[in-house]
Amino acid sequence: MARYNPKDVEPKWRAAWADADVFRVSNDDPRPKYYILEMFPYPSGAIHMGHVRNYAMGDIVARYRRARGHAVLHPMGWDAFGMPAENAALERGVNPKTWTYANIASMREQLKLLGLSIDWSREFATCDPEYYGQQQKLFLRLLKRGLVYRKEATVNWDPVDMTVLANEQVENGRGWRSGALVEKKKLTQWFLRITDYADDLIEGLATLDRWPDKVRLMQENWIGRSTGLQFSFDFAGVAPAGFESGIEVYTTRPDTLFGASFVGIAPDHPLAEQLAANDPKIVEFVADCRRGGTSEAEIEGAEKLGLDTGLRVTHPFTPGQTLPVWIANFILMEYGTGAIFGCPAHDQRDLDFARKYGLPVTPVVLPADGHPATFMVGSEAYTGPGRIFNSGFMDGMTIEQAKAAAVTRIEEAGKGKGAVVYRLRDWGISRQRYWGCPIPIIHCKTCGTVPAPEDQLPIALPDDVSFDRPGNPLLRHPTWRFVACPTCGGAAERETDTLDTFVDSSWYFARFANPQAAEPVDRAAVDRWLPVDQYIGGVEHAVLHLLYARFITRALKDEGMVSVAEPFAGLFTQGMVTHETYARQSGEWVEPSFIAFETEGGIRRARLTETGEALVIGDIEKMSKSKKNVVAPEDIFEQYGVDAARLFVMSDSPPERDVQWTTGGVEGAGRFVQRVWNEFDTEIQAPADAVQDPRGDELRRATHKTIKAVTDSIEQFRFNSGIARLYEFLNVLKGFPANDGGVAVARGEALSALARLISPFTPHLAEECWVRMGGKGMIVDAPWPPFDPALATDSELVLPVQVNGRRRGEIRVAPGADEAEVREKALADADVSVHLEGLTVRKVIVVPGRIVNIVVG
RNA sequence: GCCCCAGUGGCGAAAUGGUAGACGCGGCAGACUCAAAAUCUGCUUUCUGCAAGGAAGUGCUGGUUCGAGUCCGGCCUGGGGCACCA
Repeated sequence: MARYNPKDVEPKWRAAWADADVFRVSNDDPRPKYYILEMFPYPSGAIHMGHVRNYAMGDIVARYRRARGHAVLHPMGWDAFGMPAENAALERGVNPKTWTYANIASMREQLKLLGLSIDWSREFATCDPEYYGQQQKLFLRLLKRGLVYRKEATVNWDPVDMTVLANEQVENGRGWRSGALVEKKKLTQWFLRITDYADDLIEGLATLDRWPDKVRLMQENWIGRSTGLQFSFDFAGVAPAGFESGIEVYTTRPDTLFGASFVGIAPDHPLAEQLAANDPKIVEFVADCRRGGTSEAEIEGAEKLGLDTGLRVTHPFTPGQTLPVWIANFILMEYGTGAIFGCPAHDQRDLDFARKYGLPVTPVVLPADGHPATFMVGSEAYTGPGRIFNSGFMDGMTIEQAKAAAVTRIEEAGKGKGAVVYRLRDWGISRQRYWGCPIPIIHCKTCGTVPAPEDQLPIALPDDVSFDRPGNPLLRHPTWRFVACPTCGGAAERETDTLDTFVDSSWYFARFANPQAAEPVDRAAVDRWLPVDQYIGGVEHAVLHLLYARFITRALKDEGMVSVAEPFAGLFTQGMVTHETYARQSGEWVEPSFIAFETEGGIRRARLTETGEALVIGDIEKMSKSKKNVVAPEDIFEQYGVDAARLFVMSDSPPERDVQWTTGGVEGAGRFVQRVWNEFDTEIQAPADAVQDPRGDELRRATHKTIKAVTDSIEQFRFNSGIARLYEFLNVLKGFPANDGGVAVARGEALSALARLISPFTPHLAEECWVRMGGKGMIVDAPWPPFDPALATDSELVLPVQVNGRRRGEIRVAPGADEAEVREKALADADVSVHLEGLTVRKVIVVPGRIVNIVVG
């Protein structure tokens, strides 16, 4: 029996698919469309096991949909702008463009090894001028729509990458890419009005029924909609210049207004800044506040700091009462109005502050559970439900009633109104970097900021740049910056900031519909393909890419460029590939390929192959170069074949969960490949004159059950279960050997089904098996096997029989047996009746096709 | 602190409220072999029993149900998200 050799077979089929161009899909294809997309990769230069899992998952779906008769759009591209290219330039002196395209070339070859059913004719990179030129056009359209604006703002500055970051790109006070502590800096920046779409983005979440709840929840929390009251406190006495209308505050608890004991403003509030001009104490205090870091630990332990400005405001409901105005370090200028009223009894931060500075604490919500009206707050603010008291006209109301009453009263007095506030901020898109899409704007001393004319696009990046100094080389370029103003013709300068790379990935899925279009998106093509039916990627983009893409798609819709508001109808977030870690006694990490394993008395040990030094087997963690717990996909392909690697990363865990890479596991997948192949061995044949016998029926039932189960598994993204069914089926098949003429026909059907069922998972193997069994054409063009529901059940059911919920015996019945018959059989069963002796049968529950439970007492 | 998710054999895991542990890994035993590798066959939750069988068992603890890994309440542990957001 010949062995299956993936090293010969796999390249052969990849070449055959490419030669026949089977995965190219036309926009005119009349079949129902299916758009499957995996998040496109950053071209780092090498693929890793995470890519293998991500793209194998998409490929399973793509190949399955093809077989089901869909016109499948399954494209690939490169998210090619970004910092690493500039870092390479800095460290190795290579040009970012050269570096990036070289990486793309090598990664393309590696990805092609995976045998993915991708339409490579649609490939593009976001750093192609043809792509970013269209993006510049798109930017200008959004500018015209009023969705782009420029303002000076306090921004997150990453001192290592020397650029600005959006709020979404700051994690625990650190840059998402560099890990550097983010600083606050005032800069003039370009912004996109994502907040205009805040409500719409929340409402849209409800329509995304094929998105994980987790991601929808994360987006909802990120947008952070809250309803409350925005109003002004009037100054008691003379108001500071410019603040004649008082201090504007925002609150979600207008019901606690009678418990207010101070008004607080942020250290960078305009009023604080104005007061500081004449008061060195305030200058010093504000500086103190800034000193506190932004890291998690520092915020956690930060003490409440405050300074009384000496100013007083009047309470809106009790005119005689005044409240002091404090500057407080825990108030954020970025949220609401940058000013609050403090109600210490019902807000923990206000309480901590009040206790420290001796401000009054007046409870106004009486807990519902029978507290006396003398209820007082100690060191813990009361935030639970109850009735309002100590509150004049609101006394006796519920919290909800009081909120409404307070809002009405303030609105009637013309002091403010009910307001909705979001945690979401506008998206800062300026980056002080070279390797990104140039912002198509020209700054003219006479005309101000002027959009670049469309016919001058693309505004291409210059290639002749130097990275001998930190900072943005576009700023230092001798000629690139200097242009004539498109309006007045005078001397002007280009904007040297480039767009955040998340802009690049916010519309690429629409470009795939027609990557050659003269407009950013080809409306007809996009209407043909969007929305993406199934999107697959990592959960780390839950509030980054996935929120931005939803926003941009809405903006494009309003601009009349696309028809859909939601770009991704279905989303699947896949788990990571993990691996054990190994370290020397010294703590130095060791690569798995240098290690020999042994098992002694059930304990696994690891040693350095070369020296025999004992190693420590550490935690199972995400594969990463820093921990050296990586296996190179190419080495695995070489050793076990691509199909085995694909099969293993899909088989061992549910796709949304992490999978642990193990050598044993991939060996098992390799064995499966070999065993499948053996079943298709043409050298072992049944004699031609063999006579059919009824055992074939049993095999046919197993075949149809397997088709049903595997189909369901793929539809429901339960690839691990589907693969388990295939293993099981193979075990069944071994009971009906090839040289047994009595089952030859049923076996032929079984093999035909098996080859097609494995084709999404192990496509090369499937093709080779298809040839061996004499299949017509290539299996990629073969239809998905249908199943006969009548055959997808057992010919005889084995029903367990319980007595009082304990399994006591089993009976055999025909699938459609009526209840009376089942009941009778169950009661008559010898194993069961032993347990019924001397007891009264009170009830017999028959669950058809499932179980019988006899209740006795 | 708030919100969300998950806890099942030695390990990865499977189970529309209906036989818990499918399938794979590992382990043990056997076949083949001079031997090893590869391959094949069987066993492999725990306790008890010669066996047939019996009992216990899905983090802990109550409950709903004829029946709970699955549903509900409380707790414990682990993971993720947000976090001085008014």
